[in-house]
Amino acid sequence: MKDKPLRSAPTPSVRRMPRYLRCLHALRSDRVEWISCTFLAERLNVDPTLVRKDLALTGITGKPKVGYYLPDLIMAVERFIGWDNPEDAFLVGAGHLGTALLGFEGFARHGLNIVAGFDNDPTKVGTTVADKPILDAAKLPDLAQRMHIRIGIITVGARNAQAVADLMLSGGITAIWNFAPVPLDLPEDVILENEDLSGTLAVISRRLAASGI
Amino acid sequence: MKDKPLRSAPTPSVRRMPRYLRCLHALRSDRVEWISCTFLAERLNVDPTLVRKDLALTGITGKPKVGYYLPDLIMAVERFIGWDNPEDAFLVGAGHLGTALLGFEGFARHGLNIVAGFDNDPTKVGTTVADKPILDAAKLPDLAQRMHIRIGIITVGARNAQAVADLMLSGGITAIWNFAPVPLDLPEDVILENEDLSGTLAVISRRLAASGI
DNA sequence: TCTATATCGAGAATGTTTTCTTGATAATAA
DNA sequence: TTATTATCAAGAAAACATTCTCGATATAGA
Repeated sequence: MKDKPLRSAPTPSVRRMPRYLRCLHALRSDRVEWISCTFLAERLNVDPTLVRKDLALTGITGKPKVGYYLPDLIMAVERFIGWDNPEDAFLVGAGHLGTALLGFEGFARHGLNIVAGFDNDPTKVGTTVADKPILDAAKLPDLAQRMHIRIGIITVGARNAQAVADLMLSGGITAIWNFAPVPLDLPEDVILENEDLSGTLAVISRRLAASGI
Repeated sequence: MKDKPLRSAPTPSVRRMPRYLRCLHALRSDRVEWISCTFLAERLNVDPTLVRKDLALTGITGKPKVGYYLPDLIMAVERFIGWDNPEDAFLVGAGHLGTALLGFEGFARHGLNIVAGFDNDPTKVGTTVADKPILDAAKLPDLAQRMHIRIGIITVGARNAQAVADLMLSGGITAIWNFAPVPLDLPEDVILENEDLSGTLAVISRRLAASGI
């Protein structure tokens, strides 16, 4: 907690953090000062000890009978995730999905600042989406390098995803959030997260098939 | 495997199935007949024994030195997921995200057939998106009941998500795929999967924060 | 001040998922 | 025919994640 502030943590726990955070922000708006695991767990409909274990990962420590001091807790969670100082990102693929992400204001509260979109389509280049410029994809590597962009978001079709990923790599991008339904072939040291919709769909379908008929 | 063709399986395994399937379909286009776990694992960059265990869940059995017979394997996986016969679905929220999903042709190959979109906005109602009609949200319960729709997809903002979910429930929908960033309060027996973008984002941010600097 | 109680923290126990290991089998080639 | 090898199958082991249990502590109320 002191000398290893960012050591490995269970991925499921990390994934749960934003849910806690959302709830905590809502509570802050209500001027709540102290918050217990029990209460949080009840509100999110999960197990209290799970919440406690997760929060413990952030290094914060609470008081018996009272709980955690909300401002500290929020800061601890945000720091744990890495949302304490926002990070700029580029997005490639100004289709509907890309537009949806460019316009999603929630990202600002999630440490992510999409500064520009890119596309090949000449009719899109030069326009703006949600006040963000759509630029020619060919300019990405140079710009990414000069602006020290580390995060790239891929919202193009399956066919072009790998090419876009390569473009991003050549611009020095080190983390890729891939919405295209293809496995990308990247160097080991690149951080890659696939947003795999069909995976979720499979879970639903199977549950339906199993329970239903 | 015989008398329990649809018994519980590890969720992570289920999530991986579509990736296998995508690869298998690509191989079928290449007229491949037999496929080994080793090959599949290499192509997807995962552990061979993991692939074997996952495929074993579908109930199929392969031949040493040869592998699995591709057509049988594809059928087995599709059956396992529940994609062997397609399921109709309703989508509510014809914004950018909703439009993207309505237009995503991949769903057809994933056992999902979105038959209509719904929205409150009068300027949207009556139009079509990707050949699918956008209808008044108020008509959803009645239509869902008459068409025996079981899957509902929520792509509205956080503010309206719970109301939409309630609307779906009143129409007899039993499985909800929620893209809104709020926890929904639903009866136990409703199948709910949240597509939690901020969860993935948190994983990326943390890895960046941990590895970088 | 003293007691009762809600809550935290830490470690044990359970359950789940992944990886490892070994043995069996079928195709290929000598 | 026989040896070799690539591959599957199944069970054991390990890693990982979640849930349970219990003792400690701070607050509120008697």
